[in-house]
Amino acid sequence: MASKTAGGQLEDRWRDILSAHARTMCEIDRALHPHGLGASDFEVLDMLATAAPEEGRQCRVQNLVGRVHLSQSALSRLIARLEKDGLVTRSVCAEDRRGVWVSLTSRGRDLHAEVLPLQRAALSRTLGGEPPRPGSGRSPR
Amino acid sequence: MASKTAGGQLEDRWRDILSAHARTMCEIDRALHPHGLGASDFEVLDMLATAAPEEGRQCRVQNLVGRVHLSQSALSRLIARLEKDGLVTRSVCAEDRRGVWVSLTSRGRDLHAEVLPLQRAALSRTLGGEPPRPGSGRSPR
DNA sequence: CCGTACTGCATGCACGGTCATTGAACCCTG
DNA sequence: CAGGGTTCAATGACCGTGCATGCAGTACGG
Repeated sequence: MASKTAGGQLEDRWRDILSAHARTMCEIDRALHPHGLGASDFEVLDMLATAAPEEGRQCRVQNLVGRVHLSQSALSRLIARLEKDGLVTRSVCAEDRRGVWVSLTSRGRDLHAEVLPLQRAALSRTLGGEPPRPGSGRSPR
Repeated sequence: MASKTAGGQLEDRWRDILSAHARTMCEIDRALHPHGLGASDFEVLDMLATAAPEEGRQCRVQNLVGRVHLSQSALSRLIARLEKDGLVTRSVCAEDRRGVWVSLTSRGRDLHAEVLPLQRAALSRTLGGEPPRPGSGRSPR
């Protein structure tokens, strides 16, 4: 009955992704929540921290939308929250005044540096033990 | 320094999971939404359809909680929605009157059969091309 | 120069999710 | 059998997200 597995393999793969995603997401959230951040917040902070360090870590919102897994509206609100918490600043782009530059504050940079190892640790906790070979993945513990 | 890549590989893997999850989830939602279902709804419907066909496809809520990637409260509301739509029925468990049996109605079974191929199609659209070997996987398009 | 189409971000709204709490039923021990 | 501790499901309060829309700014065509 090898023919029947065609759809089943995809199902299995999807289940693996689903569970890995859920566990990791949850773990990151737990690790970062004490610092007032969620997984999405960190994702944006991380992009800002790693992008264009020579330009003052600035990034247009429009540039971020394509990179994070959020809708444009969600990103807008998220950035608003980060700004309210003093982690980023928004400033109008001079060349195209529709655009908005987002840049890390020093507090944002500090916080990112502070939680980066926590995120890494969460990742290795949930993904570290799993080999890239997903065949009927066994979860330890 | 091979040690530096240790964190980076996990990061990549996490990014892959994130994007596969987002794309697939979105695709499933799009495929199922015309039928009044979301991805989570289907997940529960599917569990009920495949579980214990001899017992009338019944399943305790408590049994489902561990299998789906939802909190207990979310599952409770989800089941309430499905019941309101006439896809499942809830009935108290006689042995343990705290428990609740959930079972598919015939309409629920029909709908599941109807959308199952759509979900499979969505899966193969977003996961089909990708090999199980994620080593610096290149995604077409 | 003005109007129209278009782009980039913000906002109103509805929905679905989690967390914390509640309430009923069960269990166990004195 | 009364009482405290535990488990199962439902509910309330709150939050984040997506979709559709609004509004300012830009580009283009007459």
